[in-house]
Amino acid sequence: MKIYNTLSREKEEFIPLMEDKVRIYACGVTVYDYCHIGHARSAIVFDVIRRYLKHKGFHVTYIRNFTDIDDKIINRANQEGITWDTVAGKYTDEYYRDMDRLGVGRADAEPKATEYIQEMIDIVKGLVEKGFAYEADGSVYFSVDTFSGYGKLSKRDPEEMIAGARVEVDERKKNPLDFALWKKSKEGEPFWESPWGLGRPGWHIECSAMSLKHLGESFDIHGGGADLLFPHHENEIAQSEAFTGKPFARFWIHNGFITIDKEKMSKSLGNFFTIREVLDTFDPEVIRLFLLSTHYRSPIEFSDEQLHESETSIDRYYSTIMRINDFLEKDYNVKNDFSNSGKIFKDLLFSFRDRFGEAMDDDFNTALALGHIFEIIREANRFLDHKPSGTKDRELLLLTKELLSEAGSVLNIFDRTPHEWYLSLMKIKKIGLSEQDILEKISERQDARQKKDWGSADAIRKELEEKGIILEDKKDRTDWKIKVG
RNA sequence: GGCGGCGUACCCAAGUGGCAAGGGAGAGGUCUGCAAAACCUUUAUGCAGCGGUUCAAAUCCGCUCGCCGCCUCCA
Repeated sequence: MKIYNTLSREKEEFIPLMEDKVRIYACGVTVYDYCHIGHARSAIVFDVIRRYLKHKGFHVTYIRNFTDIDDKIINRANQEGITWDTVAGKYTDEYYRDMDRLGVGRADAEPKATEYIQEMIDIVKGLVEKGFAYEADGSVYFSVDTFSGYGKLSKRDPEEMIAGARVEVDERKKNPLDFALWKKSKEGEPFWESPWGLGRPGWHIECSAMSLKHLGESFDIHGGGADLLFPHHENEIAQSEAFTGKPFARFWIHNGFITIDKEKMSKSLGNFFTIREVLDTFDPEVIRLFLLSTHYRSPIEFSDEQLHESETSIDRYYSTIMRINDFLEKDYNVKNDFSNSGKIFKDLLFSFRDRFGEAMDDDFNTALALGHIFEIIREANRFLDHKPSGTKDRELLLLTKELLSEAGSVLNIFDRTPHEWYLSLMKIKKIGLSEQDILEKISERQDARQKKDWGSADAIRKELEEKGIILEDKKDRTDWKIKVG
């Protein structure tokens, strides 16, 4: 399998450092506010990467951290007149609420920066002793000049960066690119004791400390949003490799941004939607499908229209499952051969696992994988149109369900029954009726239909349709669905 | 200014040397009491533009145009 490695800017064959074990560290969030849909993308991308590697049989250790001490948290606490750890605690809880709803699994460990203060201090101390860092006025800085590989991830030349005017000038730094490993705490700020006095950790050092602790000096995959590439990940490499003398992460994976009007969604631009806002109008599965229908490295333009299309796609899956279920419920005559259309469908179905795997093996190409999934859905419908019959045909449709659900489990979609899907839509779309109400209307309409009173029957259907409920007449009954798109 | 990415149909989107996936929208049709769903047909001799390399280019190279990102906190 191939993974695009930011370090080489190429797709590389992925071979874990330890036989069948894969160790992944992904940068999580700073818990100072509700998460927006961009955070959801990153979380879902790495969730799928982890699920797929497991699916392939790797033993995966996945670590995702929380930054729970930081300027933004402190500012927020000051604004609201509460303590910094109350802020961090609150938004950690909110983060879990959003992620649970989105079907993002918990990592194997979810360390918080403040639980690793001692480990961070040990690394900083080591870096000072080895001459990679220096103390200045109670703070400790990493000396970029001492680390020859500085810039290898972001492909930047330190000399040229200094020329760029946007690097903040700090008198205490030997080189403007030097970054804080340990920050002296100001009056009223949270602090921990250290060999350099009272202070708190710099931002980058936490990931070095926590990955070292949980995954060791060298591990397989380090990931995060593309905006972390520089300076965060560049600095992590410098600190970690200077400290251990060993290569840090083998593969660097960066997910692309979500855009609004082609511009990056971000807190500072104010053009963001929180996860919970989007969850108000769309089912979590719809959001997952939307985010996975574009390759993880490409930007995704956030739009209502696209979300509606994803909703239609998910509905297409559940409608097809309903059709298959209807077919499987029926009596069948025992016949052991495939029908003609069965033979054609069989070939496509039997090759599905390979094609799905091929797509995912190619740098987690979920968009292509979904293409294969929807091809199966189309062909299954076509097969059903051709009046399948007999045991062999039945088996094909059972296999269809199995394959779709297996592929879905990697993406963590398709895990409900059609009925559950429609009940969820009923809530989200605020249909004013209960299922009981709908069933009563249906039965009322059935009576009218028996009497061939088409006028009344159509009136009931129209009435329901105006409320967002679609009726589907079948041979022996009428099913209801929620209108999508 | 430095570095990087992107531009594929009406819309979204895969495709990195060999017949342009998949979905949505539109139009027409089959099925149906009528619908819905589903299926079928239809929509790029064409991949921002112009050159070049090659038997062969969306794909490789060069230039041009347009959009975006990073270089400061960011998923």
